[in-house]
Amino acid sequence: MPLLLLKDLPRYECLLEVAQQFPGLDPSACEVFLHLLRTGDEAFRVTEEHFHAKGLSQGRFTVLMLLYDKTCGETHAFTPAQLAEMSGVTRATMTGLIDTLERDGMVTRRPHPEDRRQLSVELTKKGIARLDDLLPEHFRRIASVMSVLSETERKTMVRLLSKIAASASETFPASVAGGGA
Amino acid sequence: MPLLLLKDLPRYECLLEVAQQFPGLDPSACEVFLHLLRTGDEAFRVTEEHFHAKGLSQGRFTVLMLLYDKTCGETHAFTPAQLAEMSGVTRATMTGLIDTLERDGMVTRRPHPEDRRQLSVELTKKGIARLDDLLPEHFRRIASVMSVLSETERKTMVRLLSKIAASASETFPASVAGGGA
DNA sequence: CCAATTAAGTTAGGAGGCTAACTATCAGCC
DNA sequence: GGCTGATAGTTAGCCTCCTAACTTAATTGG
Repeated sequence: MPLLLLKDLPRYECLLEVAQQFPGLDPSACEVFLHLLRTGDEAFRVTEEHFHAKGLSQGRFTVLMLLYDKTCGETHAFTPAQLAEMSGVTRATMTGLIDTLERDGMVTRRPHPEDRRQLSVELTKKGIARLDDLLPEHFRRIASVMSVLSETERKTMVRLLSKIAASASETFPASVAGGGA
Repeated sequence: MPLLLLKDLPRYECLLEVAQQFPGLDPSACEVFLHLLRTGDEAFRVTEEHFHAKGLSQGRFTVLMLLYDKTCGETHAFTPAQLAEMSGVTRATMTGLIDTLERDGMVTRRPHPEDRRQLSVELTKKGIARLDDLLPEHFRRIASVMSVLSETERKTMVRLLSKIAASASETFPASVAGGGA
């Protein structure tokens, strides 16, 4: 659980109170912001706890999913740099993720036939089996958490979340890794 | 930036495709879920980058804010255990946060007069000054990111986010640290 | 009144992020 | 054909979070 958040969000009345001391404070904006962080953290926790129980983490899961292509019955092969780019982490971080995954037998590093600088990362049978074991419950959890929203509410959420994400990445572009959306 | 996420979210059509392989996969639920994680991460990044520029982190900022009470003109005093409980981190993590904050002169540890097991953590003048320096821009960033939403949209967001958070913490209660609504 | 339990805080060790620096390889260009 | 620069991957060091074990102090109960 990566985010550290106030367990009990500031009450709205409290925000209004503080707003008197800080002219720049927009109470309803802060309220949305805090709820967004808190709910994002809760959602993250729901899947992360499941990953952890299966010996994975969000990062390792993302790597496995990138290599996984159920529809083709095949597995993709990517270089560490490609995986890092698609995952949104640095190449150094990807080295660590692949180290752990390879140690646990989920993926293999194979040399690239033409460019000896590059490696090809591929899922092993064990990695595929781990995903097949994990995914049903993973999707069940997501469906369960979101079951409280109607289809209309889901559309609304996606629309508003997209507006916020676009606003954030345009107004405050990520310093290094791409924040394009 | 704690969360690792796909840089480019899976397209909705792609989700529909995969859904054929996984009967339990609810495409619109996954779509909301992915957008929620992604937008939460973007929002987190916007303030975290600012904290970092001011020599703080989300965790240390939360501690300072818990000790800060602008309206009273006073600072609160809490024990590390209270701060950990309010922040939603373990006592061990709080020890580390207070270590760093004390090293940087933002807070002080003082012995509790009656119970020698306990400590009292208080803001220093320097800590207050750091917050006074940081908060205007902090609130400006939040207001700026949320400026793309109308007041009606903000109310909608808070309502829907609350539903999701409640659903998550009820259906999948946090394993150790409290997940109370 | 002293042993056992509980509680507060710290320490030790692990995982996963990051940046910066390093090594090996490839590509370009006189 | 051998510099020069760019690219792929790794390594080293730092930070923040975690769990588990430990130390010290307070409480409880025979």
